[in-house]
Amino acid sequence: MLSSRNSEPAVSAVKSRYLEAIYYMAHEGQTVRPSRLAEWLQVRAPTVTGVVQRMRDHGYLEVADDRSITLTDLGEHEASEIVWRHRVVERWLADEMGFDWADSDLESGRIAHFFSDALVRRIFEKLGRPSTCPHGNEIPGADCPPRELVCLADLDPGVIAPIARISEVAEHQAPQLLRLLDREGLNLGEMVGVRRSLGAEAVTVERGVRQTALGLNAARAVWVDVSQRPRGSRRESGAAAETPRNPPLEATPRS
Amino acid sequence: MLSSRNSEPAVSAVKSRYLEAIYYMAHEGQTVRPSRLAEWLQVRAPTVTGVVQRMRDHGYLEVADDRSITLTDLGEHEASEIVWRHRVVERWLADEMGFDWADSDLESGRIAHFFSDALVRRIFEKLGRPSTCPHGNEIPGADCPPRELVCLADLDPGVIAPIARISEVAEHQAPQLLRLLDREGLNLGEMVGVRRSLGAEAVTVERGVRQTALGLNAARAVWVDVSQRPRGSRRESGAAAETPRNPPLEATPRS
DNA sequence: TCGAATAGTTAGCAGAGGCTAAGCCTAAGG
DNA sequence: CCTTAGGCTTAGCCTCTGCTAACTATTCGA
Repeated sequence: MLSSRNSEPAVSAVKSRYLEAIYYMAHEGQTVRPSRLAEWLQVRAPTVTGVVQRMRDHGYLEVADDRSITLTDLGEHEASEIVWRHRVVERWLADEMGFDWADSDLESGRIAHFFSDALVRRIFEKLGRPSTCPHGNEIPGADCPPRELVCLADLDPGVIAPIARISEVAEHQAPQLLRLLDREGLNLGEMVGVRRSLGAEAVTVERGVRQTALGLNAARAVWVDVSQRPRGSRRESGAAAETPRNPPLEATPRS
Repeated sequence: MLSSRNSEPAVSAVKSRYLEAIYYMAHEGQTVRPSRLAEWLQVRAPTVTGVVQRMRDHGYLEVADDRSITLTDLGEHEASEIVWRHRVVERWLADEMGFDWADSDLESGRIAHFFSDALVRRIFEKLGRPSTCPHGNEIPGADCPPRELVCLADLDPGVIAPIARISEVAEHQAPQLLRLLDREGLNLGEMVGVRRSLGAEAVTVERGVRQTALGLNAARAVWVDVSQRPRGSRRESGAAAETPRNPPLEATPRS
């Protein structure tokens, strides 16, 4: 898109989007495949093949024999820069410009890539060095207070803890999840617990007297911080902290 | 750059830059030629030929027999949208993010094209609907109080008036002009007058006791608002208001 | 075990936006 | 008058990012 005479960013806007998508998926423990990228980026499979080959040639990623894709150190570095931009700008849009979660994310995805480092840094400072994006995902390089995250699908019944994070992957693949959570008042910081029925494909989320049924995929996308649970709440599930093993989700919020 | 499947802006980022450049030049009374565009946009002549042909085919501009370029109604409309974005974002960068004139302009040129209408409108409102960009050029569509602009090259000696506008074209073609003005304290709002020596290629700008020599080209780029001159200051020059007849400038600020 | 669905790649094309080299005017100067 | 310089276009090439069509390979179910 940009000329070779103009100051060209190291990585094009399109490649940035690939790096970002790969980063999110990999950091949620998913195997990154061309088909997933095609779906995420809304392009056809051969387009992905082409871009991925070019990115491999340029040293941003590696393709294993089973076609799974991993970032190289260079790619990981570039990607975390991009994620940093995205989340800082997203935070600005949400906090200062009154955009809701979904719109902040979309808008930031379109514009953040083009912001200079200097501008992103100034926004970051102006916002008081926030540690997460509006839906609780950590901003790379920011000081984040320690958290102990457990997703609702793994949370022990009886434990009450504040909602601390909505998965970036879920947000992208199932934007209606955000609207559902919003409608049900399940915002960041809300204290919730879960109930489970035998063999059910869903969990019941309790917030005070209000109850909401969430499909398993949706329940895997919403994380609470059990280090913030009130005194007297029961111990958290054995499956602690930040190493998910999520299959892809098709977002079945009580459909 | 963007896929045909993704929501594509009507006009690409590159075409936006052409439209913007043409708009600025035309609105300052300059004849728009391929060579000027090539210089402005930092690309080679054949690239301009190609893009201009495509833009003509798409109805954004017309090329006369003498190769001069004019915007169609469609092109003018698109261009003023782009200029609106550019100037609002520029204002935001200067007022809220602490960027100086030159950096605001550069950064806005890179990023403003990608902002959604909704975002630009929110910034515009948040800034209190400013009527001009940081160096005094009007924001299209904003209510601008009436002004009576005369450039320093045409200003009658003895008349004192506040600096109200730095030409966009000058700013782009001679960024060192901005630094000079800044260094000499010749900011927007400063009350200045001029003196002229017989046959000189320069004018002397007086601000209180301080004097600065400006080349004619630079003096054509700085405009004062004679409707704001203090009582007792002499009448303004016969050559009033907003219809300049400037040759291109090579920025000779007392070199 | 066979056939179909799923996942990828290759081949080939298009359009945008860059570039150089070469040629064509026109205007100015020796 | 002829030459040269400047301004543009044409021709032809490149990369990037899309696409479809067609082919391959794998996996899954009947």
